[in-house]
Amino acid sequence: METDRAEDGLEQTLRRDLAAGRLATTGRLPSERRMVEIYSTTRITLREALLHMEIDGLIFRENRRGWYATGPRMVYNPLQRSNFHVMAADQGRRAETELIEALSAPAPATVCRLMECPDGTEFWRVRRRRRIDGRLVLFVEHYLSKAVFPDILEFDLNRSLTGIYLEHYGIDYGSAYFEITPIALRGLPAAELRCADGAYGLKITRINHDQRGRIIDCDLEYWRHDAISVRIEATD
Amino acid sequence: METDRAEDGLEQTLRRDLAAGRLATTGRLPSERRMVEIYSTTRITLREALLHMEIDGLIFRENRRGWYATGPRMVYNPLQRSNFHVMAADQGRRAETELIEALSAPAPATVCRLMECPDGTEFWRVRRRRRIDGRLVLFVEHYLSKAVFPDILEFDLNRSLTGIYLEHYGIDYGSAYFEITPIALRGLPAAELRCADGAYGLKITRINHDQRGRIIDCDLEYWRHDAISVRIEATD
DNA sequence: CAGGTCGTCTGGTCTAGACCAAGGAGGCAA
DNA sequence: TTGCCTCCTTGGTCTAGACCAGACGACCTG
Repeated sequence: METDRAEDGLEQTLRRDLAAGRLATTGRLPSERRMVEIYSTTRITLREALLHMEIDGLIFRENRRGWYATGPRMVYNPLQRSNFHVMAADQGRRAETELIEALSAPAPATVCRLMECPDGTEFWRVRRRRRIDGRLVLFVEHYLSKAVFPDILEFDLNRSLTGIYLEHYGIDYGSAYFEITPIALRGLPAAELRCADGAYGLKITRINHDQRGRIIDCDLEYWRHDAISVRIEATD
Repeated sequence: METDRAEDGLEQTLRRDLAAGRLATTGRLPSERRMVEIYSTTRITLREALLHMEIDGLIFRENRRGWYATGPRMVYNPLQRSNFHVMAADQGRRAETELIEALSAPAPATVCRLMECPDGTEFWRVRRRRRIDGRLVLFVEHYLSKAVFPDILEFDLNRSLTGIYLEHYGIDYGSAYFEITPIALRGLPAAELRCADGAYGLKITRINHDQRGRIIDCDLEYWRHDAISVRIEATD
């Protein structure tokens, strides 16, 4: 694994070794201390190089668990009707959804404003996280209208919400409002995605309307920054 | 400026001091070495804290020039007809555009694929950078169809391209295709934006069609990650 | 067999320096 | 006035350690 070349720094060496498959065999990199030995460097220097590669989306870490090689980005088209699992399957990826909790709770003020309702209004709050090819990439907080979906907790919320909306309520998406912001992941989203507090992420806020223009739900999506590329086809 | 509290770390202290205006008076923070003195810490520790705050979008750096406090994010609606300056003005911000170069050049293969033309096709390549309230936030590379805009180099390219399209060619935007990807800024975009190589950024690729569906140009936009929030209103 | 304890693994934070390279201002010369 | 050169300042990279805290598996106990 010793591919050090005097001309360029540790980071370039690491990149080459990663690209050549010399660094990660199963997707997981050796521990930092092990890499320090391998490359005869210090942890500070090594971590700085790893951090740069993380920004580039080459590698990522799970909080206090280790470093891993990143797979290709998922192409995410938020305007597309089809659900997460179908979208992943179309790209030859395996998607998994895991329900964290589903209960009635007041929406935060920012959400209420977007959903045009009084502060403190109660919604069904559904929290889920999603994997692509086994990797945790997305934490979502859904706020569903209790009026539109009175008994939605009865259904299997590990499934696609879109599917449940359509099958059980005859509701399909109409127009939508999006907001895409690069942020630092903190608190619950960071914990659920198993990333360090303050890791780079992408927040996608989404307000969905049904065919009649009614606001039916709001999603707060927290993505690992290196997991997606957003594509939008806009006709006008 | 000594607001150190034993209970929590340097980073929290810095955040408090920044929020209270104790850290930056004119937008610029003291030099790293000065802050090391002020907070009785080491550069490694200080830089780690600053890097975290940078991810959060609280501060940013200009390569080898220093650290600065960030202004509010600009809301960017890529579907909106209006140009950059109007958009900024609507939000009470001052926008500036600076032409870097404008010449004929073959488009890179990735762009040719998106523009549905053979590899190596020549376009007008216009490079510009833009400031909001004086801060460099965007580097754009435009590839304009030479067939559609035969003599566009005659015009003042510090102005809005949209304006020139409309006034001189009677061309207005029709549908568009977007791609939004978090990336690391490197090479020319990084240099022009005066950020360190490998800084976190947002790349927005955009293919524009005119009202008749012709592909008229392609923009490669490189944004500083903390400068914008993308909003999209999608009716269907 | 379930639940808790504990050691050991991991990354996360920190000290205390060093040298390198680009930015920028000021002075000097053509 | 213009352009170059030098010097100081700035962030960028690096060495060599230390201790902290969460993750996790093994083991022990009830």
